[in-house]
Amino acid sequence: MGRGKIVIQRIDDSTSRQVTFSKRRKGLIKKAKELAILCDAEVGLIIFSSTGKLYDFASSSMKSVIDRYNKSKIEQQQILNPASEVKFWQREAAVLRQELHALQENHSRQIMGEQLNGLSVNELNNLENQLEISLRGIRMKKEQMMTHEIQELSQKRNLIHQENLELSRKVERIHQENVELYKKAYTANTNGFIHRELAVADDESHTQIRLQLSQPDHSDYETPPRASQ
Amino acid sequence: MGRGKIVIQRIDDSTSRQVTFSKRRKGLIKKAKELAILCDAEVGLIIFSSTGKLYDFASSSMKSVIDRYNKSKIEQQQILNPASEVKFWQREAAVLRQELHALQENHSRQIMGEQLNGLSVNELNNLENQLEISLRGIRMKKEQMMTHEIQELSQKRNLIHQENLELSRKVERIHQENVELYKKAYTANTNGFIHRELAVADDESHTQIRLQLSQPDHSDYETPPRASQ
DNA sequence: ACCTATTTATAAAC
DNA sequence: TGTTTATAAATAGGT
Repeated sequence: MGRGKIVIQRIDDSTSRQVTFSKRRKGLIKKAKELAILCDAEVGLIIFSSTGKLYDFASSSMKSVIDRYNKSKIEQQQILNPASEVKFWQREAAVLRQELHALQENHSRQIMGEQLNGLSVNELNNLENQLEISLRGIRMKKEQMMTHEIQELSQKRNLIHQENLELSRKVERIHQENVELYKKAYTANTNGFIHRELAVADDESHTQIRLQLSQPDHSDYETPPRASQ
Repeated sequence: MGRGKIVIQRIDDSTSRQVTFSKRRKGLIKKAKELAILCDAEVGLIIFSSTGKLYDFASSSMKSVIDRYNKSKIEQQQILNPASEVKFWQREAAVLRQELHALQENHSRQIMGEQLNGLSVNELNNLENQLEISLRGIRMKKEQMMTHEIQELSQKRNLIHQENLELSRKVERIHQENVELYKKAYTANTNGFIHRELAVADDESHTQIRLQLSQPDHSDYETPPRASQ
């Protein structure tokens, strides 16, 4: 859709590549917006230029989109893993909420009951203090528990991440061995069949290395989700 | 770009909304692909239909895109936000504690003042209710935040764990290739020097596999930490 | 899902 | 980067 037809392949000329990038990026984001509005869809779009600059669009917020994306992906594999951690915590939260509710109800009933009996100002004041202390106690306890929990989860996550890094290194090391073996086998043997097998192995290994490098992700440790979201 | 012009606003008719969604989604993804190829950009696109179904495209992998996005965003705000997640929550807790304290102080002062003026039971009761509502509001807000945090961390942990498993499989696969290579090289060449080298390589690989198998440690995945700890 | 009139995006040129 | 314009591409409405 322009003066001439073009083939879809990397534009070699750096200048016109940048020009095209500007135009098409703008068009793409416009269309993403339109899709979101017209069809009531949640859309997130992330673009990195070849120079590494970030451009993005999200119909709601990128965080929301990414979270929903992850949830979707996890749900897709959750069937294999029904007693998952997420569910555990969901249940845990529900239990805590309920406990809390029960306690609140209890206090409320006490207060209402006492009122009916016509208490003195001092007695009411005492009750109020009691109530406040109770609430404070519960709150503190739960806060401790949850803070502790959050710290533990962070630690665990770091641990697993550590493992991830080590595994990555191993992949690389073994891959290195693979290459070495290839060199040796190739030097010693030229009948061809090993040749082919190795080409495949090497290719695959590269894919893996790329994956691995993108994985060690500190991000959610270093950018805490905002309460405002 | 069609038989008639349309305005960009939610399509009311559900059927034509779905039709348009299909068409435009396809177009959008195509254009995202083209942008990535033509301009050598890294592009990630996530679309949720109004019925909640997920469609996505990523020029590399969605994970890579999201990670890079997060990294970019972190870099953009890291100057403002040098603190870690734990520190964030510590600050948050401190702020809330202070808020709470202020409210309590306020209420207390009010109560003391009013008492001196000789308030009615009803007036005191109102005060008490106000206090309780304040406390509840603060508590709820914080609970939401923390629960959300825990769930998010869990999810992230799950994702990383998933990656870990995949990496493990890859280590095994590459090692398998290694073994195959060894067999082939050994069969094809018996002059001895490769022989020795390979023996070493193979031995090392075994060590790694043993290590690797012990690492994807499910224990903290399958026994989530207890709140009671 | 297919068709086509029409709108929209954009390639090329400045 | 912005504007223009000829042309390719996308798609709205219909079947």
